[in-house]
Amino acid sequence: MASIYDEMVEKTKEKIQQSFLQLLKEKNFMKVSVRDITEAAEINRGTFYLHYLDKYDLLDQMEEGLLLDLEKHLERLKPDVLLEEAEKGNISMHAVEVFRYIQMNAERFQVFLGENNHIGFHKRLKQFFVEHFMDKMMKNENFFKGVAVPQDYLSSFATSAFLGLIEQWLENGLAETPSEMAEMYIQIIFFIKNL
Amino acid sequence: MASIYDEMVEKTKEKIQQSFLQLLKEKNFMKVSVRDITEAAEINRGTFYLHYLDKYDLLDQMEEGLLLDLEKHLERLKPDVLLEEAEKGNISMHAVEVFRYIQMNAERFQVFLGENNHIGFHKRLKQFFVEHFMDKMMKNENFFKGVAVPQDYLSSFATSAFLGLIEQWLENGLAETPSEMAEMYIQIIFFIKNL
DNA sequence: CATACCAATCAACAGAGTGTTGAGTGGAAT
DNA sequence: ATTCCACTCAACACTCTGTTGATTGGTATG
Repeated sequence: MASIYDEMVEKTKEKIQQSFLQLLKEKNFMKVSVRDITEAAEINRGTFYLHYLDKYDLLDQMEEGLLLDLEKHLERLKPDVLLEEAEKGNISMHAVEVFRYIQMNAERFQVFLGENNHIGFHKRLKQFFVEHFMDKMMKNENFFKGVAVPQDYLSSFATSAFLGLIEQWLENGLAETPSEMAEMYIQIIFFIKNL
Repeated sequence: MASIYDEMVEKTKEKIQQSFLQLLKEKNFMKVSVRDITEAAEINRGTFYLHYLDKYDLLDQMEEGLLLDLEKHLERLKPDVLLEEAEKGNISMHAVEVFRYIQMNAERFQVFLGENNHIGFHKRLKQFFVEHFMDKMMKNENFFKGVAVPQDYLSSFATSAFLGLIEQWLENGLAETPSEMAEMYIQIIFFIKNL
């Protein structure tokens, strides 16, 4: 039941979010004022406060939305197969889907992970990977047998490395395809194997 | 020629920096005002502006100083041996020195890499590792022969992974010794080799 | 048709922080 | 004795914040 009021609210929120995103491309989150946002969105400043507590709340909701959509995207595309593969330790099929989603939402990822932003999203995304990939793999006893490294360090190492690949990809303006990125990921693992 | 005036300035700057560091433990960089800093440091607000342009400049100078000192620390302890090892691809001796320096300056690293801070220092530290380790290793043709992955991706992957280990260590309150951390680093590489 | 509803607008508010200024204090150097 | 220098202090105009109460103009309901 999307009433005309709901649509009105949605349209206003989208204007706010879009204007905010553009401003974050130009300058630091801390230097973007609510004034700036509402002027760019061509709405009254009071209207902003009808929808968000402050600009932190706005950023938080936008980051949260992006991660929730990523979760849905992954779930939609892996009823069983991908999950089983992941639990066996084959991460590449998941990886390609992550790269694909990031490509589809490159603008937001570039801004949220970029220099003008708060460190919050980096940590959030890392935590997302830990929960969605590492935790599942950790449960597979066979996969991690004989490793003398605590799980939290192993998780942090692996997810940071993966995130490092993503951040470089975004910095390079997504010059590679998602498949190429996943292939590169495998290649690096191979390289380390043959050290 | 450290005149009494230089000492006076140095003492004031230290009071400012120490107060700032304490405040960053409690709250977000964005929510720390110059007022807060000068009140905590028990100096006049005008005095702050005699030394820093604004709080961004203060943070910038503190981060820069930490990285410059890390550079000195590494150079002091490797006239030739470590450098050669690094060029051969043996990163562990460098690693233990990095962990040692971080342990000595844990408070600042925890704050600058923590949630309350800007993403700037994470990127700066990563860039530092790229310049000091990866770039040198990249010059060693033998080490990277037959790798089909672009250098920037390889650098980002490896330095992010290492930084991930550091960040987890800091989050765990530096429960391990620098040597244990370097050993863990080697163990992870071994683990990947045997995948 | 009347009227209740709702998102958005507008102007005004007190409070807080910003960066700058000019005058003044007190110890150190010459 | 006088100049130098870091710092203090009070005041300045300015911007941003979050909130309020009154108002506008479409939309839905009896």
